[in-house]
Amino acid sequence: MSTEDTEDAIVLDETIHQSTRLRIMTMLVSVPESDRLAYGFIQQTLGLTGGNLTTHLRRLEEADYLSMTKEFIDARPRTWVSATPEGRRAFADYLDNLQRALNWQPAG
Amino acid sequence: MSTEDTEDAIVLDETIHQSTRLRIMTMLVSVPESDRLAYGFIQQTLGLTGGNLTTHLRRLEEADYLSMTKEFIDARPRTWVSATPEGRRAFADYLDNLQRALNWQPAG
DNA sequence: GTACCATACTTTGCGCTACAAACTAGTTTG
DNA sequence: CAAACTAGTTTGTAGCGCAAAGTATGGTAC
Repeated sequence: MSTEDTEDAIVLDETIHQSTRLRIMTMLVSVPESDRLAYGFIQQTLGLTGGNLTTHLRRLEEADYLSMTKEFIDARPRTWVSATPEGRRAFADYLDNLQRALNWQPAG
Repeated sequence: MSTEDTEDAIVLDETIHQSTRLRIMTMLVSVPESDRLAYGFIQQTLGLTGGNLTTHLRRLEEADYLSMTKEFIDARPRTWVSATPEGRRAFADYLDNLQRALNWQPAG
């Protein structure tokens, strides 16, 4: 009945919020914009199966939150991953919204 | 190869992490242990359909993170919801783990 | 030189989840 | 008594997340 009932309901970006992708993005934004991480390093650090990691990377790539570069090193494929500027922005926004969501108070 | 490669991989409690349930739990822990919130109030505040809310409440109840009390007020059903001590503890643990997850650093 | 294991991924199949639509049950209004 | 409202629950389905299986190439044993 009040005019200001829901104060612009906080929405969390589900592309980032999913726990594995949240951990991937956290890793990626923690290295400088010029830098990047290896597929295998992410997999080991987070303890993921390859299939699972590939799926999440694809989701994040489709959202333009990261970019992948494929090289051959010693005739072995090597996939490099890095957060895009959009990804970094989205991640920062996500953290803001998360903080706001967690600071919810009965009477504001 | 190192003996301390993954420092006890941070795991987020998925029962709480799901965004709608996270918002429900946030609301519930923000009121004193003796207090409780009405089903309808939660629904309106979070802008959820009834079916969606019922499902999430059931999940949280099954985990013993909240308890529900059903009364009749003016011959109308009324469902009251409150976080259990276990729910409050789990929520605090979740926040700890979330913080740790978000503080991930390349070389720790 | 070919069988076998390792690396570095991608594709596939399945079980579970989250959501809204549809439904139930009682109440008020005309 | 029929239509509309309140306060929820049940049901059906699309989409997601996961691991197992598959692809491709290289190294090693015999």
